[in-house]
Amino acid sequence: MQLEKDFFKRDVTQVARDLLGCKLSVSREGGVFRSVICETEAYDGEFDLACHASRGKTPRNSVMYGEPGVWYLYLCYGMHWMLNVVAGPKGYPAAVLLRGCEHFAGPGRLSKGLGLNGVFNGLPAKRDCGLWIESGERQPGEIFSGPRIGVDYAGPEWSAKPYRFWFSNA
DNA sequence: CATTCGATCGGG
DNA sequence: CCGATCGAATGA
Repeated sequence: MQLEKDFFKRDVTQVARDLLGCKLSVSREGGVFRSVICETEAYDGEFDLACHASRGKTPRNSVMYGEPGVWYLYLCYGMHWMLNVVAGPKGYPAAVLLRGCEHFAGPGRLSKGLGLNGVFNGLPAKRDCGLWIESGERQPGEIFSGPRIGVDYAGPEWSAKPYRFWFSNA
């Protein structure tokens, strides 16, 4: 089952949590490649100093202000594409970073492995666009949370927030 | 216009 | 620990 807009139109930390166990799906050469999402991070609004929207709306982060369920990709460190999905109601800038899937460890490896780049930025996470997310099963009691990675610049309060979620399948 | 600095990764 | 690598953001 493809996840619909209402799934993403909720509190971003809840969305980040519920994405664990879901399947990131890419259509390629007539077939579909699926990978279970096992690590995510939430970026929650303009007051979140780790969020790109913390300094207001800019050309880069504008898709975060739009409809939920839309891909937000940007280039980081000049070489890695970060794959995010917009969450929360329209007008509220929030997104979930997909940090890891069963086949790929790390957000940069994930995008590279799937051949993703900026052309997906702003496209809806729908099957028609070739990149979407399907619901999946999850084992109860296997979810963990902790601080986000690489956001020390956000200051002690916001870098310490337990906005990173992962689960153990093994 | 110049400079800084990343939501990273791999190599030494 | 450090370098790669480049566009966005900031400040002069």
